[in-house]
Amino acid sequence: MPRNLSETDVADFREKLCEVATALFVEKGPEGLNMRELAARMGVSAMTPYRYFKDKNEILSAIRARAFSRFADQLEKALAQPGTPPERSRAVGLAYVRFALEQSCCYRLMFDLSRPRLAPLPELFAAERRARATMTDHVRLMVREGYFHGDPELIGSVLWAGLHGVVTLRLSGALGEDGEFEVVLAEAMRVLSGAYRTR
Amino acid sequence: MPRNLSETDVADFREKLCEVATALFVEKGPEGLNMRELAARMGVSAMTPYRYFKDKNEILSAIRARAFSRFADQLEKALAQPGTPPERSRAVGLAYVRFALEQSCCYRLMFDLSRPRLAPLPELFAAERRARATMTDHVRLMVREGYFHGDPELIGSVLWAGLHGVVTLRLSGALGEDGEFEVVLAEAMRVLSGAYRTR
DNA sequence: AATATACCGTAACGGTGGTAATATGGATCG
DNA sequence: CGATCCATATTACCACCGTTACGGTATATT
Repeated sequence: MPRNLSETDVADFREKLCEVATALFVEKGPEGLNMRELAARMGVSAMTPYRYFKDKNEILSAIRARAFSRFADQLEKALAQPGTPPERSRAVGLAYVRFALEQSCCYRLMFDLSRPRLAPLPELFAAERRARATMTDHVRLMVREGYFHGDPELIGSVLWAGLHGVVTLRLSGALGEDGEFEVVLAEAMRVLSGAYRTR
Repeated sequence: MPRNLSETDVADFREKLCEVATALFVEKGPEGLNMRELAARMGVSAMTPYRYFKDKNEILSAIRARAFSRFADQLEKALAQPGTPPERSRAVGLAYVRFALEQSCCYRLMFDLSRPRLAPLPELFAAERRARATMTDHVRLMVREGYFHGDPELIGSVLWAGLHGVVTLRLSGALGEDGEFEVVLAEAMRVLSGAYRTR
């Protein structure tokens, strides 16, 4: 009998490949991420990745899931820091924006509109749910502590859409770089959070 | 001397090619838009389009500009209809959402995050400016007539970002299809317009 | 009619993601 | 210990992509 890949072998390879793929993606953009260079950086032949992933699409979905996961990490970390609920809630919003701008490649990957029909990977599904849950957690805190009133789920979605809208307009170049982004962002956050604040 | 292409010849060909390219793009998506089939549908050889466009990127920018232009048309048409300023303003918002959903391919094209570095075509620049101007025109009306208060430019940008955020979350699959989109959209519009309404 | 040249088509190149056939090498058994 | 086997890895190859190179064609001027 030949050597069989153990579960952990497969998982390790997948994990390592996702790291390399993400690095390549960040370094050279969507067009620069190709199977040959990815395989070369992994130190294997061009076809080996196909033993661990169905196709390139599945790899894209996998690194998308990782991006969602790291995104959720950042938001949770911001929420976990000490301070009053409004301070912590604000920290989550700032973490959102910082991630979107500093790791814009990954943010683009997460919310890309014209992706070639992504593979319905369970890990991607889970990562999206987790990121979304984190988006409502700080709202839940604000409501529980009496700073906000309303349905946390709905409020979270509205705040999310607001941040996402401003950020994506910026990333697609629709909002100029001469401070317009900052002004619109601050105003949007002021209006949205003000709408749910208890008086 | 050989026959020289007149200005109108070039413009006509470009226009016709943009129509065909848009149709092909809508029909088969970003991956389905390739130079060979585009040329075939134009009834010319694969290389002829390169006489009128630098490369595929420039074609993409051109049809993007056309999409922005049609988008602006829809918004202006909505604003031009009879009714009270709030009704007309609301009509613009509805037209925005309808365009984004019904012509989602074109909306994706317009605001795609991971585009391969678009060509800085002047017509694209102009079309973007026009679409953006339309986004603030109805706000200007509302402010002038006393329904809104504040800076029309800023308010327009915030409203735009809000709509854009909800719509793109929907298009990227982040907002479920079981009515969640409609609820979040209605809530976002309620909050945003409410924030600027005079009491 | 001869010529020059803007225009268009054909052929081909390098590169892509992906399939099929082949080679490799460690685990198992005689 | 050596023969065998089969999961794994590699090589060769394919169809397609955007694009370059270049030769053919047709037309306006001489």
